[in-house]
Amino acid sequence: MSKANPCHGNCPIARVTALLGDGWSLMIIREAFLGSGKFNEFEKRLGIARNILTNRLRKLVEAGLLERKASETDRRVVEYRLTRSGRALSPVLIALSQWSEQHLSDCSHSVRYVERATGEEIQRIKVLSADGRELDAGELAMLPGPDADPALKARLVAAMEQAGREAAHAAP
Amino acid sequence: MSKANPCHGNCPIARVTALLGDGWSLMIIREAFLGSGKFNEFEKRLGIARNILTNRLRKLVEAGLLERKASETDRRVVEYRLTRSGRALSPVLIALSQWSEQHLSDCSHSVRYVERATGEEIQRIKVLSADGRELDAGELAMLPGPDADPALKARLVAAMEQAGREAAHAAP
DNA sequence: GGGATTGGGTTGCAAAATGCAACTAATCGG
DNA sequence: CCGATTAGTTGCATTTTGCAACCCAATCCC
Repeated sequence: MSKANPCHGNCPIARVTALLGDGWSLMIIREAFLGSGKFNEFEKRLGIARNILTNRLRKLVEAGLLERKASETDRRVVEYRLTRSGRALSPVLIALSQWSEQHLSDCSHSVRYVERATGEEIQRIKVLSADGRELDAGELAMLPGPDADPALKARLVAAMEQAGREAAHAAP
Repeated sequence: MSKANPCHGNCPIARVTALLGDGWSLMIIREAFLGSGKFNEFEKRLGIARNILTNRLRKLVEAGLLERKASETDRRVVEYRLTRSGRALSPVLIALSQWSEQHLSDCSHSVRYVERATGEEIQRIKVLSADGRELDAGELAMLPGPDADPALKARLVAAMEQAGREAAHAAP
């Protein structure tokens, strides 16, 4: 896990990296999407060490991605369920998955994401402009929002200026 | 980093987690999107230890996300540039960022993603059905694709059956 | 030309995270 | 009541991270 650094105060990428940036958290979320809920299910299906699993589940519950509920029929078992917030990660998971299939070896065509009701494959995840055109990485810019902290704002402004300078250099 | 586990053979989420599932890789990619290219830039802007940075850059170059090129004007400096494959992570980065802003405290409205040409804010990243409806997590299913390895296929089929059973239980 | 500086590393060592196996404490089923 | 099951916890070995010092080639400065 990375140290807390000055300039990453409220950068959303830094925040999500601090939460999910390890070898297991995303796998746990994936398992939860696939229907796992019990401690044992996560353990066996992922092959994760029990102490690490305990640690991650606690972290995910604290962050509000999972909720922990003792089963009513058997008070030994505990159910971890995705919250609304956890379910909202589906675009992230699918985008990651689609990227892997296209850009890593040996995992293309290994999963299909379909709409449950129709069985039809979903669309590829895209970045869309306000009026619906698909945008490429080069057509995008990150700007500080109204609540960016000073360090983040400085970083993003510097990036803008650098991009401006490079554009001017390419076509003076 | 997680151990290689039997049942995660060619699961794309497992593969991308093995590559980017640590506290720095995504931050490095983000910095690259913001225009960093030199070793020093990554080091200073992220506050990452040099040996770790060396290690990650090498990994990302090997995976084909970055390319390493000695500068022509100064042969001391090295430029790490996003490849097409690395740039293709933009939907992932933006989806993560948007999720953070909506679901983690203290980072809403900290960044705005805009189309460079128009300055207009882009759309929220969505999961879309074949005919363009926005789909919620609950409306999705993961099925094994034609090249799923046996373990992955087994896992996904089991998840399907579990989902089927639960649906039958809810409305018998 | 030559000494200082810069850029991109490597190395050694301390601290933290991870993995494994054995151990608990509740609860259940018979 | 007894053995099995569930969700943890604990202790210890291994691996990964972080920090600081060192290295060496290329460049700067005069």
